[in-house]
Amino acid sequence: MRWSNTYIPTLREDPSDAEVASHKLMLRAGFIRRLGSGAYSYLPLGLRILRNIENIIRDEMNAAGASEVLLPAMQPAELWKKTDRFKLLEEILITYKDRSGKLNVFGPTHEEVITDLVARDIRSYRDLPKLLYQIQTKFRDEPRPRFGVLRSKEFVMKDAYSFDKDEKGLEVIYKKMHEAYRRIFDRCGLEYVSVEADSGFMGGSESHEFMAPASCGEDKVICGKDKKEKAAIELGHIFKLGTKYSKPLGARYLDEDGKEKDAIMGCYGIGVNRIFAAVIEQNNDKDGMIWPIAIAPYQVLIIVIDPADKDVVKESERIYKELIDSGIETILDDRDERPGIKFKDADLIGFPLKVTVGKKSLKEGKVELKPRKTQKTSLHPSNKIISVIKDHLK
RNA sequence: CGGGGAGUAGCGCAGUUUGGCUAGCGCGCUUGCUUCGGGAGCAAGAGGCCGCGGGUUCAAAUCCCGCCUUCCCGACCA
Repeated sequence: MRWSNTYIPTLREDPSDAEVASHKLMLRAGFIRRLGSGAYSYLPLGLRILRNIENIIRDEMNAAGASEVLLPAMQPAELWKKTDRFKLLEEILITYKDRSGKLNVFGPTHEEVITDLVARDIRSYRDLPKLLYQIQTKFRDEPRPRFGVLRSKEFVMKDAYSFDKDEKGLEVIYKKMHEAYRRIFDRCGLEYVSVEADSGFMGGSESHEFMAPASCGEDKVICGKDKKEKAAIELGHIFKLGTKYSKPLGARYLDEDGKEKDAIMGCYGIGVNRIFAAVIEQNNDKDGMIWPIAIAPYQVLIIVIDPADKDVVKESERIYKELIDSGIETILDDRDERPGIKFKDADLIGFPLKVTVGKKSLKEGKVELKPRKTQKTSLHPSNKIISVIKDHLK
């Protein structure tokens, strides 16, 4: 991608309505913009990061044997009355009446919908277990949205649901999900802990939360051997639900012994936008963000120091093309701006690798490489830079 | 929902206490010249229902009443 051709509105100063680091930086870097309280637009770079996180989640969920589905956000209120959660969640449900006067809710979570779906098609113990997931926008009328995308009214969640014939089967999947979650957070470069938690309005017997230590966290965890209390962001929560939803919604199957039984359920959620913000909270310095290679908006940034110099442009373009042809996600800063502005934006956004093509070093056949993490500059022969970059990205 | 801030140019802010404004400052933006390796310099410009509605007054960004929006703390929270 050429910088001049996309949309990256960076800000020099901290916006007045942002308080925590991740929120400020996401706004400054042109990743997001606020529409109303708790509602954010994702701009090109922000969306790329969000998609990268989603794809890691997809990858690990698929590997764990889950199948992706997509459920409606619009749901009949009737369904929620069947499980008694319409009353329970009344305060946070965003509802509307359709043209016929029927009350609907914008899904804050999907236990009702998925259970209703599965209940219609599952008949026998031979059909179980089933593990389904989706990545979808949820709606909750939060009493107090805050910290940018960390607590918003509209947010992206990966929610998975398992249906088993007994507790033993649930235990197997629950453990599998626990492991998948570890791999997901590891790949996103997060520091986190898994803790036993309260099930809240989800119900069920047992649950674990995955918490990322961060100063802006809304929750408290005790992690490490020092037993100190730390603020943390809740990234994910997995639950053993039992028959809380399968019973009222009729998700039953016929067992080997010919008896009709309720399916045993589990549900597994991840806040995708929260991973986004948590990574920033844990990876930033005075100059900006420091993106892990796996979810960076682009792995490599090429800075064209002097866009008026033919040799510099030619060499920048060559490197750009070769990197793209090698499958490396690259952005070329071809803007007609002063070097200082380009360097500041580069550090603010935090692309993992920065290649600088300038007149002076190019005369000696060299270009510069600077990893955002170490900020150590090294010079390399221009014709070797592709392989040097590949080594760094390994 | 309780408490506390804030709303003035695209962004960040001053001015409000004590009414006199023809509303400023920095950044950004436009044009020209000079610069050109870490947010350039000079010059000339463009850009405001001072959140909205009512009221007081000769006169309101400024005082009074009502409302809206938003941020923070708390309560709540997948």
